Amino acid sequence: MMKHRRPTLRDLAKTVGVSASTASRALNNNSAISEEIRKKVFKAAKEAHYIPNSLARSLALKRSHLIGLLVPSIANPFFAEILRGAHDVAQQKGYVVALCDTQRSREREELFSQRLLQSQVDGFIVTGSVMLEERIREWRQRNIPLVLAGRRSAGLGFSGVSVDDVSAGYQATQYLISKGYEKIQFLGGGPDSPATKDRQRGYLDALESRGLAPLISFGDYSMESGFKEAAQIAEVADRPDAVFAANDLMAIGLIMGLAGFRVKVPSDLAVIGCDDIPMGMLIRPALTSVQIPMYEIGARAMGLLLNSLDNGETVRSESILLDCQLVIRDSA
Amino acid sequence: MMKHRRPTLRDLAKTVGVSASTASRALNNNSAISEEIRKKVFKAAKEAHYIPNSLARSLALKRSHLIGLLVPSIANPFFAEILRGAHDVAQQKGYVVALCDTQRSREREELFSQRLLQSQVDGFIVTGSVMLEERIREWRQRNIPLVLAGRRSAGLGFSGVSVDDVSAGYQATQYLISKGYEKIQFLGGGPDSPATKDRQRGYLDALESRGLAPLISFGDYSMESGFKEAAQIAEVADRPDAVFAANDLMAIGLIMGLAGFRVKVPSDLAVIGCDDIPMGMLIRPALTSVQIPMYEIGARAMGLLLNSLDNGETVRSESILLDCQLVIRDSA
DNA sequence: GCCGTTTGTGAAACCGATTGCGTCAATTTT
DNA sequence: AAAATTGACGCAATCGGTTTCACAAACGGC
Repeated sequence: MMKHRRPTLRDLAKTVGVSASTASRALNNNSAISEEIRKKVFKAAKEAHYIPNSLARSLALKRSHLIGLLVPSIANPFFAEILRGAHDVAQQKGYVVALCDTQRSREREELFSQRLLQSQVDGFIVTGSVMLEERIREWRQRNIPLVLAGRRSAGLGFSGVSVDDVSAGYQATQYLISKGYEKIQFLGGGPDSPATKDRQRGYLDALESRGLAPLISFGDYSMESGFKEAAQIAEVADRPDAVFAANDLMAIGLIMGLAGFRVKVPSDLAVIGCDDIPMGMLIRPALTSVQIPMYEIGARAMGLLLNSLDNGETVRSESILLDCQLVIRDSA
Repeated sequence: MMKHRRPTLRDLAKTVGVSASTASRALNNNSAISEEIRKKVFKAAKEAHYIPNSLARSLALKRSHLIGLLVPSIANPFFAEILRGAHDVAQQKGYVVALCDTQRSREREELFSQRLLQSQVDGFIVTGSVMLEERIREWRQRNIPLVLAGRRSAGLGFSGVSVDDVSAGYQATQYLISKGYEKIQFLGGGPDSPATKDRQRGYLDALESRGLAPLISFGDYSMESGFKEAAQIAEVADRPDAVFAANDLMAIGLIMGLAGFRVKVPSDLAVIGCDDIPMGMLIRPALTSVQIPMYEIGARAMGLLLNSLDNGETVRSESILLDCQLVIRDSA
C-alpha cells in the first residue's frame, strides 16, 4: 500500500503541464499570468486537495506568519481575555498564534521564548512578563520584534500596551478613603511583579495624600493565596478595615476565606479588587474592582506588533497606555 | 547600517572551519564526530547566539513539532483547562501548540484547520468540535493525525478522549430524582452539540426509568443564555421544580437570572450544572455539578496524539473514556 | 518593417537545515 | 606488509516553495 504523500506544487504543475514557477505565480495572483493557466492551476489545486506548505513558503519568504504569545497562566481569566484579543486580531490578519504558558517562572519564560524563536515566529507578545530588564535589552539588541502587554515598556525600547496601573491603585485606594476607611491594607501579587509595583505605588500615593499609614502584604495572584491571607487578617488583633487586592482572584479568595471567619464584607472589612474579571460579578457580595480592558490590551498589542512587522524597518517603538475605571459593586 | 541577519548553520561552520554537514551533526549529537570539533561548534554557537531555524529543519525532517489546537472558546474556563493540560504535555515533549478559537462556528473551524494544515502542524486536537462527520471522515482518508477531545470518537476512526457524557447526564438527573424532584427540565447547549446530545440522553434515560416526563429547552452554553432562560422558566405558570443545565456557565447564568425573579434556589427551583468549573464554588448558592476532569482530557488527548505520532504507522485509534463524578453543593 | 515595450513562461538559484554516499587517513586484521 | 575495517569529514541532493533572470512572442509607434 502506497504511503500517502500530500501533493506538492511540482505535482500540480506537472498535471497542468506548466513549470513550478508558473504554478506558484498563478496561485499567488501576483504576477502576469494568462487567465487560462490560472484557472487550470486553481482547478487542479482544488481537485488534488493541494495545501501549500507554509514551512517552505516561510523559509523562502523569511516570514513565518507565526506569532509567539507568552502568558503567565492560561487558566487565569485575565490572561485568557488578553489571549482572546490578541488571537482575534492575529487570525484576522492571517497569522497563527503559538501559545506558551510560563507559569510565572523566569526559567520557563526563557526556555519557551527560545523555543518559539526557533520556530521562527515573526514576533512576540509577552504578557505579565517577569523577564529581567537585562534580558529584554539583549533582545532589543538582537532586534527581535516584541511587544510587551500589561507591562510598562517605556524606556525599554519596545512597543507595549499597558494600563495605567498606578492610576488603578490610586483610584481604588482613593475610593476607599472617600468612603471613610482608614486602615487600608494592600495585598500584592508578588513583590517583583511590575503590575503589583505600580498598583502599590498608586496605593501609596493615595494614602500619602491623606497622611495614612500603609499596610502591605503579598500573595501570588491566585485565589488560594487570597484565601490564606484571610486567616492572617482575621486573626490579627488590630484588623484593617479595608483591603485593596492587586487582582480580583486574590480578592475573591479573600472574601471566601473571610466568610469562614465570620468577618462580614463590607461592613466588617471592605474588599476591593483589580481587573474586573467576570467572576467578580458572581460572588456575593459582588466585587468592587478596577476594570482593566483586557481584551483590548491583547488586541492592541497584536495590532502594534503586526503593524511594526509590516512597516519593516520603521520600528519606532510606541507605547499605548489604556485607561481604567472603577466599578463599584457591593464589596466596598 | 547593516541589516541584522541571524547566523545560519553555514555561518557557524565557516567560523569553525568545517562543513555545514559536520556542524549539523555536531549540534545534533547523532553521528560520529570528534570531541574537539563538537566542542568548537558548540562554543561558536553560543557566542553567535545561534538559533537553529526550525522551519528549515522541519522542512527537511517533515516534522514541524507544531500541534494545532482548536477550541470553541478560549474565554470559557472549561476549554482553558483542556488547553492547559494539552499545552503542558506538549511543552514537556518539546512541541509548540498553535491555538485557534473557532467561536463555535463551523466555518471558522474549517478555515482555521486549513490554516493550521498549511502551517504543517504534525497533528491536531479538536475540542468541542462542531465538525460534520462527513468532514471528519474525509480527514481520516487524507490521513491527518487528529484526536478528538470531549467528543465521542468511536466509529470515526480517530483517537479521542472524552468523558462519559451520558453517565454525567444520568448521574445528575438521577440525583435530582432521588431528592424527590419530579418536574425536571433539561437545558441544553445547542441541539447539535454532541456533548449536549449525550447529556440529554442520560437525562432521558434517568427520567424514563421512573416514568417521568421530559422537559427540554436549549441555550448556547453561555452565561447569557442561562440568564435569559431564567425569564422563560420564571414566567411559566407550571414551573419545573428542578433544572439540569448542560454546562455550568448556563447554570450560573440561570441562578443569577432567577434571583431577579425572586425564585429561590434550591427551595423554589433546584439547579444542577455540568463541568464543575471553579466559578461554581463561588456563586451562592454554591453550584451542584458533575465534575469533568478537564485538565486531564487535554493532557491525555495530547499524550495520545504525540504517541501516535512517534509510533508512526501503527496509528491504531484508541478511545479513552474518562469518568465523571457528582459534586454536591447547595444549589440542588 | 524595424525597434522598444510588454506579457507570459521556464530554468536555475535560493531559503537553511539534514543525510546518503564517497573519500581519505588511521587503525586493525590476517 | 598488504588488505580490510573503521572513524571523521565534505560534497551534493533534498525538503517545497519563491524569485531573479533570460528568452520568446506579441504588440504598438514611427
